[in-house]
Amino acid sequence: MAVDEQAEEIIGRLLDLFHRMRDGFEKAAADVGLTPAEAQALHRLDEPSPMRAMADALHCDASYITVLSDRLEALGLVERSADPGDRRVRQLALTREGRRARTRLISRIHQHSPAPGSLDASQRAELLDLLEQMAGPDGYRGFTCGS
Amino acid sequence: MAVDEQAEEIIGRLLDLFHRMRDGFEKAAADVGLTPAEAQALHRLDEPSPMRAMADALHCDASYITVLSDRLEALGLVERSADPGDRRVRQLALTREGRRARTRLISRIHQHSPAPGSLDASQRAELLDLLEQMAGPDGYRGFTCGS
DNA sequence: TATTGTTATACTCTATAACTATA
DNA sequence: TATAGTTATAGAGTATAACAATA
Repeated sequence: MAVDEQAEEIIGRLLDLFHRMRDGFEKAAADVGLTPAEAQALHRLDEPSPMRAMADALHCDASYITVLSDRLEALGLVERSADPGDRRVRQLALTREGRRARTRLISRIHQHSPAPGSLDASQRAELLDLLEQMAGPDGYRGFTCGS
Repeated sequence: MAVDEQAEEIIGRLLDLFHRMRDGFEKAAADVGLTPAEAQALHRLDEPSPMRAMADALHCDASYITVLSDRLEALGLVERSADPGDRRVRQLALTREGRRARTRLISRIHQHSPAPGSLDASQRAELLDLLEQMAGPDGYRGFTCGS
């Protein structure tokens, strides 16, 4: 196989895998009654976070975080609270219900994710090495808007 | 690292990689003056194809193929023609201009894709093996709508 | 003056439903 | 009756611009 062909094949395989991971994520979100974007925000809320930080983490505009927060708040999964240090800032945090939903979401993500399922332990380690080399050591930034 | 942690890390790395691949694909599309969805359709049109087949390939509804085809036709990149064997079918094909655009698009995709750039030949082969095992031998189905 | 968050608005992506023409 | 394609419409995702409160 020529080098270019091989690169094309790798890109194609990754896109295919991506497609299936996204399907899995959408299924996981639907299992918990959320849209993918809502589920991404929920997934990120392991600990409380200012809305601004959420926008940076999800690589999207602050106004969209307002939209998502409104919806998650209406569902009783998150709540906004004032930041004592800076009265402009609003902290987003999970409610008890939100924590339960997040736990279920994560288990569904793992359940639906096709990613490492068919690899044994040493293959997983090998894959992780390769991915780290492709990404650089600081590559993983978590879920992002629109993926 | 625990097995679950490792799986989580792999999923995270893949998501990060996909995020950057999507950015690269969007850049490539923009370089050619297309939206990502239009670029995906163009990419698939290596040879003429009924609109129905395009919808199947891109995993989207037939009506969306009509929308995309309208736009690509307005740009002078594709044309519809009757299928002699079945008068319900319309064949989509690239115009000369469309072929030029597609060639440019593909070179931009390679240029912007972060995927295999930092790996040497044997690492690429290794990666390809792992991806094939994850996907099964028939995994690669090409680009898809919305990724 | 710069920053956080909100509101209103608008654009893109994409699907569903109803339809026409053909098989 | 089933299939290919079109049209109209609507919902989800997301950004931009204008704004209020605070720093």
